[in-house]
Amino acid sequence: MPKSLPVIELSGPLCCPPVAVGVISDADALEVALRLKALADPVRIKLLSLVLAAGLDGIRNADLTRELRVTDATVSHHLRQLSRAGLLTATREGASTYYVADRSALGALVRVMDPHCC
Amino acid sequence: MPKSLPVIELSGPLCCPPVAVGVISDADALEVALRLKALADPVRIKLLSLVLAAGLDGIRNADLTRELRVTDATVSHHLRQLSRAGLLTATREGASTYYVADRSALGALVRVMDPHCC
DNA sequence: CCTACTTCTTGACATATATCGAGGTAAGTG
DNA sequence: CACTTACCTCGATATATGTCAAGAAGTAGG
Repeated sequence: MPKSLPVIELSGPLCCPPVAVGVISDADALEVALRLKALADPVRIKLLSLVLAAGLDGIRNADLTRELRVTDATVSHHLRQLSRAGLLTATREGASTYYVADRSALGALVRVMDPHCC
Repeated sequence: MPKSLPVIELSGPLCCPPVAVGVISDADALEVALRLKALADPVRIKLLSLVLAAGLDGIRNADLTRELRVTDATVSHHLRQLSRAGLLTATREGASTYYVADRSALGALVRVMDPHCC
């Protein structure tokens, strides 16, 4: 893979025409791909599902670690991927960090990929 | 990454409850993640977009290669990923292979990830 | 048969990444 | 202050993957 992917700010909202409407630009393809990559891991899918289920109260690293067969360091790593993609928001409260899912960010990504959008 | 992902048949239809409805099972998380992985690459997003735009007539490797800055071998590699995930169907006609997007497969994947599904 | 075209395969290579253990920092508790 | 809990960071390691060059294999047209 001699061609390395550029680092791009993803925490902002995704906004580009759906793939089914016309041929996507290279820049938009990259933005979409990076966000999908943040989601394309079984542990992260499970994490997102757990965070979604926790609702607006949020959920902590330790609680998530208890549900999975990985260490807290690994959970922290995955939570950072999801946060950097704008799919989660993290708010520190005392010793704990509470993670809440950003449904609108996930919704925007889903809409771009929807083949029946129009 | 000591824990390697198992190889799973993905060409069949994806069918599992949306992530927003409840906590997803480990097996379903794996299925979803593998399909997202097949999509999580800028070249593949662009390819899917081009194949979608080509409609039911399909489009050939050579035509796709002309639109991208990669070799035909790389395009072939990516087309196989997409096909193995059930997102494309390939039909050989003489010397050429025509690729057509499977909108229902893409739609099923999108529905599972939709945070506003219900 | 010879040539051209299309696709796919293989092997090599560099990069990316998922995971863990160890340890550090900060907050809360007795 | 000591102890615990929660989270993160760092370094190491094994695996995964995107890319290309080279070439094989199939098809078509003289």
